[in-house]
Amino acid sequence: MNLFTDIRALVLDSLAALQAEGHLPEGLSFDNVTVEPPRDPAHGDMATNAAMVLAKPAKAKPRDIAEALAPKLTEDPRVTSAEVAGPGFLNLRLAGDAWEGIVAGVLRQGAAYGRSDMGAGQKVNVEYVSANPTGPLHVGHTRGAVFGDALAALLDYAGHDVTREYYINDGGAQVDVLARSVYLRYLEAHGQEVEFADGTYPGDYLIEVGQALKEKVGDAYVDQPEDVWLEEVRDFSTDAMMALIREDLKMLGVEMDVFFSEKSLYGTGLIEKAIEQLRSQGLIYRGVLEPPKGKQPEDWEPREQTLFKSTEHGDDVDRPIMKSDGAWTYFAPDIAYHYDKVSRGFDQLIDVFGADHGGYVKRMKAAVSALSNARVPVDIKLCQLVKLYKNGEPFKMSKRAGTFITLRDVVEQVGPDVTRFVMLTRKNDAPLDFDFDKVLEQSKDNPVFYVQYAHARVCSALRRATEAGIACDDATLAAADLSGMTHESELAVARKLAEWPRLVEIAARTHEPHRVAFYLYELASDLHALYNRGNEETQLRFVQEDNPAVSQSKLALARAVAVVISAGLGILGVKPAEEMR
RNA sequence: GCACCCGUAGCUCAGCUGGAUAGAGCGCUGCCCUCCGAAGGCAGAGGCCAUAGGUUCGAAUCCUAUCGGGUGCGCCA
Repeated sequence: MNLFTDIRALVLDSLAALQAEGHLPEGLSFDNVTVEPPRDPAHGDMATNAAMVLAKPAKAKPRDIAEALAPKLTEDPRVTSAEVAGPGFLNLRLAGDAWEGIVAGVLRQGAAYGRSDMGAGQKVNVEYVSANPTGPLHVGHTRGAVFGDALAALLDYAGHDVTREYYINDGGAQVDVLARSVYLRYLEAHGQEVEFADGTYPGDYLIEVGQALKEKVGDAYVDQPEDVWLEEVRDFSTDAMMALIREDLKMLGVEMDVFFSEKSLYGTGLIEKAIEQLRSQGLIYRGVLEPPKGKQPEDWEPREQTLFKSTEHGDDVDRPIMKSDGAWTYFAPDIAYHYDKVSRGFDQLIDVFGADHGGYVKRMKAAVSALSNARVPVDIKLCQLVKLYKNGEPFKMSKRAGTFITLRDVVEQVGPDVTRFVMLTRKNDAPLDFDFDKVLEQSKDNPVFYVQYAHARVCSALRRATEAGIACDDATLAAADLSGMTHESELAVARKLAEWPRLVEIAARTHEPHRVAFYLYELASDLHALYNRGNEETQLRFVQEDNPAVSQSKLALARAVAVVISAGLGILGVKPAEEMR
């Protein structure tokens, strides 16, 4: 149910009628015709730009088209007036029962109100977090985790078939470093004095892994050369780290559908197969890269290497896929991994990376473009840094000083709901300030609280109504007589509710879940305004104990707000509050 | 040097496939609790949408250039 698409359909029908009557030429494209909420409510309920976008192709004046279109639209009982305004806008006013229908529809459909079928038949893969399995998740990962998870939920809500996926980087040199670090902790567990040289991970979180290794293998690896233990310690350690990471994700409420191991690509011919696919298109060659201008690495010397001709698919320079020792670069397994995703039949890929991987975007897009013959689009969303604050003071992180903030630290201090909501109150490509004190503050400048408060207020009103003996289950409220819903504050809320399905589609199309968070704030604001209006104009109050019928009609609107807030928070992965404490 | 992201109120930020008089919170000024939860609400002040061109009936939005900030740039992932 989407009032905007309904009315847009009406506009298109009316335009077609004008064509049939010869008022408009045939063969016009209506793609750019929109129906949207006007900026100023005084302009009406909806506005269409039809006359303006069609003026040029139809070789007519916008106002003439608008004046021909207006009477067609008012023939429909839903449209009470259509006025030409400004340069050629057509402002529409809708019959009051349009809003009544929205409220009743929300109550009947519950969380399903706002669901869209725009993604029907679309298989989408969302890859996020994908942190190296070398330690616990930190705040930066947290943002990517929340963003990816909300985006996945949003796309699901918009009708896509979504797979949530984590790529485990367990095939590179960093897991050897992990293994050596765990080995040191293992020796320590056997009572040896050890020293953590540069290029090892000194974190305390490996102590128990070293001890666990000791329990598993006893002293079998003590004073043994690396080639005896490296492989097994590596597997043991990455398994332990992934178990840790899964726990972290669980605390945040993130659940993946697929964990894909980089290591599984080695020795199975998958990398070779992907590269062969590129080679067959003439995109693999031996060559020498130019040094980057202006940067001047000290030890630069021209070197022949195996390159992927990514410039054929929009990259700036070709990229090496093999090191001089014959091993693959990190890029090669990534190519194979994305080839695998393409092979699994996804219609669309989304990668969520940290902003420090910005330089990686073009080559990845080039690879997917080549591997899928440009069939599968890949959108790479970069999440900017999170700046931590405590009491307004910047909070510096240092691994050495032990002030390193992990996902676990954040969730334990402020809870998963606050963490998730706050992480989504900023666009993904804008830096985010996270103040441990402010996010827990109970005031209107804390959007988490503000939205939760609106929901709790409605719950509170429903509780009071129930105590007063007024029936207020959803079925009863959906059947309430809403003809008294005429106050501007009430209509503002109803109009905002009508925007929800439209907002879902915009947010899903642009891959921007933060829009949901901002919408919920606005909806909450409209509800608070209406509620306070009831202080002076008592006929607007949600609960009027001497008048059950009126109470039910007021509660219907309030409850509809709670339903949409609940659905929106559901997308963000936040639990709505029944009461504030 | 090149690529990508960003530049909107004093501060932190929204702004729909280009739409009407550019919005919100904080801060500032003044109001509203014998009144459904004041943890709220109402009203006011505050803007050259970085700058200069261009496209268009129409530009914060698209294009080009410049300035300013961030990120990255061959055998690390």
